[in-house]
Amino acid sequence: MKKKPVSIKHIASELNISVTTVSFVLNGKAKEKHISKELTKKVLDYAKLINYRPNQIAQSLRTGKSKLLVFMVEDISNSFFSKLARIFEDIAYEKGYKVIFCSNENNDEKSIELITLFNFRQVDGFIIVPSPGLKDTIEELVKDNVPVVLLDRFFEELDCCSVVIDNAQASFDATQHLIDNKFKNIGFVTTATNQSQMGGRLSGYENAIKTNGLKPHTLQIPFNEIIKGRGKAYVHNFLNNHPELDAMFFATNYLAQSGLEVLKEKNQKLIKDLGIIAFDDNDMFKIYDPAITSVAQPLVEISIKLMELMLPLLKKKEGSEIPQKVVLKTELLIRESSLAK
Amino acid sequence: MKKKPVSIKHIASELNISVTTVSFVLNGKAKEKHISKELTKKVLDYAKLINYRPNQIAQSLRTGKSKLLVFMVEDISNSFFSKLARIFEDIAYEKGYKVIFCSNENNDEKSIELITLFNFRQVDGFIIVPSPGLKDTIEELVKDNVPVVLLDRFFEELDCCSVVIDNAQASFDATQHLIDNKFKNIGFVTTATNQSQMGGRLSGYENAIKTNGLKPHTLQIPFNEIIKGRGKAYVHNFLNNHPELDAMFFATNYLAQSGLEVLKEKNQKLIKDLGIIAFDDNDMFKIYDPAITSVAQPLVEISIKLMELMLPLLKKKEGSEIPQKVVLKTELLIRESSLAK
DNA sequence: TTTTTATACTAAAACGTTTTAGTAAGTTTG
DNA sequence: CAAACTTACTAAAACGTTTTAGTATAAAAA
Repeated sequence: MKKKPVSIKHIASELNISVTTVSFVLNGKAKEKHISKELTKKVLDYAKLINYRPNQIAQSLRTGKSKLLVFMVEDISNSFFSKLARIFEDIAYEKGYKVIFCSNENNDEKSIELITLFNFRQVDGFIIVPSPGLKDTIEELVKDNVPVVLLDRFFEELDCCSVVIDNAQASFDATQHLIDNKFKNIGFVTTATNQSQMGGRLSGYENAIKTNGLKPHTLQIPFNEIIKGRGKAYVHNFLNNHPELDAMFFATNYLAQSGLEVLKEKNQKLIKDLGIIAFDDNDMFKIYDPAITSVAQPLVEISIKLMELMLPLLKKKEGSEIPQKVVLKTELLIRESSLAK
Repeated sequence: MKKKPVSIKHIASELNISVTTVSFVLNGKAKEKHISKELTKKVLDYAKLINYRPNQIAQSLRTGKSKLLVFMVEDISNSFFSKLARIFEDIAYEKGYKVIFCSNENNDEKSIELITLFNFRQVDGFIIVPSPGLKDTIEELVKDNVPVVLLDRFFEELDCCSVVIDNAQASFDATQHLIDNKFKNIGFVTTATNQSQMGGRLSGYENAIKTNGLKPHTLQIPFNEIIKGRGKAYVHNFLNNHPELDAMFFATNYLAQSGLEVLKEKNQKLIKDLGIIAFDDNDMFKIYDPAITSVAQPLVEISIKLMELMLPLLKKKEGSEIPQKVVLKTELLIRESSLAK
């Protein structure tokens, strides 16, 4: 059993020509560099014969491009993010990029640690779901001309490409839908509203409530309390203190999850009696009893847009076109849980 | 705004010493190579000052190690795999490895395409959930001394490290539990049983049924029918043709999902009246009504074992110790759906 | 004194590519 | 028939590391 020196050098020496020629041919620069048809064919055939694959690492070192993208989300095990990852994966591979996924836990230190781990040069670009305090870090990346596209949320005064949804509108529509179905006391469960997406969701809710002359009931659970698993207790208290509630609107999928858990523990009937809407769809929602109405994000569209914004960044030299901020529409998947009881 | 030549060469020229010395110091070989304390400190301090980070690509080219692992699963958006990925991610990063996740859709061509894409040399190792016909490809990898650990399933006559669960036992226990709860006609919904994990699950079920003198009711849905979204129709027919069924055992999480969907569509009451168990837990199961009993895989243990098997493979030269095949225990999470009605 | 050994450091090759700046012919052009 | 192009190819540098095989001096051993 021999070693496998399937390198350009090997091809060159085997065919008694120079490394340069082989490289030119393999990179499709044959005619541009005036390599004869015959020699070109010879090289191509031999390369195929020995099943030559360029060493990406050497290519990267020389060209400075790794063909690697980082896809940094809050938590890859969260179904919203993993569904997104699955779709983005295909799109990226199609364009010749491999993807490293990682989870920042919505934590600034973790985010920074990961970003520096990838070391500016060793990956070609970043898709980032930024944690709350990541603005300066992102700004620096952008300044250093590192391709970055933000996802799910962005920073108001930061010039950086981003793909988000119209959270305010989505939230408004969902709330209005509940109101249209005769719910009058709609509880809104959310967390840290200093992040753009959560801010939007809250204001959409408040807006709808106000427009309809109703009274808002908002529960805001600090993010680190959720991390510590104390989210359920907050929801529990909220329900106890607001017996007048006839509907619940959960601002994220994990809040919906713990919310439903509390409802079930408290009283199985609650889930059927209350109007319920969750932000972000979940495969299980449609087979729940009652099926849970949700605000679904356009996962495919999001992924496509991400790549659409990323590609020009990967290509460009130093140019500084204006960063694009894309805002997509959501879809309200109306199911049993939000219909008038 | 200047360029950033933060390379070893830069440090060397700045301190008027050789590149070699800097490299030795930075690699912790200072005393071994007799570099004086003072110089060592000087280098370390300066490296810290300019925030030097080695160029991993150059390191990889020289050492042949990329510090990249591939984690190839059936579908990263499947919650079982994404949860696993989330845990494995942390373990790998701790050991200095980055992880590229990818989905092979349980498809042989896709698997092979991905494996060759990663190009044998450019990643250090593979964690693979192998598609049915991947045996020869894996065998070749192993022969070529590429570190591979199989996950979730393995091939009978192939010498390759693997981490799986005791599917037969898990399935037996779950079935027995249903029987203990007075269910007599237990339907078993599964798919392609030519894969080790599915084979185990089927035999565990059959074994328990036989041991208790009952009659088996098995529905095996071809995998590509599921892909095409026709799984539900199969379940539907199965239920129609077997009105005697008083319990259902779904062999994977996606089968459980479509199964529950069918039950809900057919008759909401069915879900409450039938005994139900699903293989693989899902966050939503405990908040379902009734809460769904499931067979939970030990995700953390699996991830730890994966890395435990992978590390020695990454270290070793040519040595061929006997590959380890780890089999882990599952846990039956008993919830409402499987209790005697 | 000469030889060995330890200490402190370095030159240069190597990893596998890409690319710049060539050379050496043959062919046109003025 | 010399100058200018075109064609067909190549030598060598470069990317940023690691590592082998040194050198030069000082200290210890023979």
